[in-house]
Amino acid sequence: MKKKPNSVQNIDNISRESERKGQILNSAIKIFGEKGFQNATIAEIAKDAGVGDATIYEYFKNKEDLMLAIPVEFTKELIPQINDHMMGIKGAFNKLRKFIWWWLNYVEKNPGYGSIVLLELKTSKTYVSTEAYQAARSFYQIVLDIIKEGQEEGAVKKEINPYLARSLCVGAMEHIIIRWLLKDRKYPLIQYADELADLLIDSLKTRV
Amino acid sequence: MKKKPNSVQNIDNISRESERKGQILNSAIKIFGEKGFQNATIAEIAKDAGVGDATIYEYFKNKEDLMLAIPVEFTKELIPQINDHMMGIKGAFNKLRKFIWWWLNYVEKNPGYGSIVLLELKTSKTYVSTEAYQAARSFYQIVLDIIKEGQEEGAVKKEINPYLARSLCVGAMEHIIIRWLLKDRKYPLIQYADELADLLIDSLKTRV
DNA sequence: TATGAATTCCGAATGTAATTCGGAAGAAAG
DNA sequence: CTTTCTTCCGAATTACATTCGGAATTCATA
Repeated sequence: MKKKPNSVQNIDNISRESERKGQILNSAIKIFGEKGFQNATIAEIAKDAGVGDATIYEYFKNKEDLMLAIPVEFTKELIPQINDHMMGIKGAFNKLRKFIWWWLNYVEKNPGYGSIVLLELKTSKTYVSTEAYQAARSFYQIVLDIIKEGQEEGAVKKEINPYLARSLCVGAMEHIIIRWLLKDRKYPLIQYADELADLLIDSLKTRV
Repeated sequence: MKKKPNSVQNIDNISRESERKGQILNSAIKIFGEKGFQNATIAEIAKDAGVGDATIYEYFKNKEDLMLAIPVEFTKELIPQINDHMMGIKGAFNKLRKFIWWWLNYVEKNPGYGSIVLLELKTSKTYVSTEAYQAARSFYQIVLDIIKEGQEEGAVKKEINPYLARSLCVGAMEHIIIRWLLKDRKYPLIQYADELADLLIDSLKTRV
């Protein structure tokens, strides 16, 4: 709850309550991402973070709460980042293409985060009532906004239910990412970005 | 490995090595489906199946192996069932529509099975190297075959990569099912079937 | 700068649940 | 009716998550 008032703790890119909490979260994302929730142990995360096992429980209610804290912290950062990348791009389809590219690229660079968000999180029994769920929601809200914008500017078919269209886009992206996470991870994930964007854009496009 | 040679053990619809194994699997699907892998306990499954805890380990290597056995047994059954429903339907798009309807309907009637296959399974570290993964693959192979058939008969755009098209269809279906599993489950899942089918068909359709 | 009061930290104890052990109970064969 | 093989399971054992109690550190104040 309290920051170091004196020391040089000026920049910490991900806003955090304390350094300790940050250390633990970083180790958690690493270990959970590598081994999955089930096979990761608190002892291992504590060791990696350089703290005692019990210390983790000073900051997080339990193991599940620790996992759920990851998307809350990180997704908060993601939304400004993607919005930043979106700046200056005109037209719903160009934005959608950028979103796909950006998201695939992000997961490719942060596969641990991807595994947690796309594979592990949803098995938490309380997931829908957590902040983590809200964070995921607001992230995918961006896609919904793009689709609605596209309908206003006439590029996207008016008769499409925008929520269903979002499911189409998000579902396809997630499916491709999950396959990549589960399997190889050898070749670049973004190699799918363009072809997927073409297909989705063609699906939504108003016909002349 | 050995069947009761005398008793009335005549019909067991799902081919099984023994009644015991079947009892355990049925309880496992029930308990895992309700509580998730994490929160289900072996003791609870054993009790529900009317066997001792240790007996489970006579039939399955461990808790994870028990979960992985579920899709192997059940998906084997699903493929003939869906093929049966597909009989007499002409045209790729009619088949696709039927597949979507059938799959949503099946999950709605068997949400426990759905949770296991769509939410829990993928977190198993060894998933891709299991029979369960192969079973899921051959199930979704049906969609791929429909798409290829559609391309041959000229209904589906030739220039689409059929594997990507499958990702689109499967991803959208899974996304909608997962939302339903995580949230309400109150209203019928199949209410989405028609609209989703329309959208997917329109996405794949050859333009005149 | 010293002192009491918080706060942070963690080693060791506790509790829960997965897994293994060792042998009982039942069937098959002679 | 004994031997052998299989099935079954109660009672340990083990692996972790979580809690406890107090040590170490920091803070506020005089």
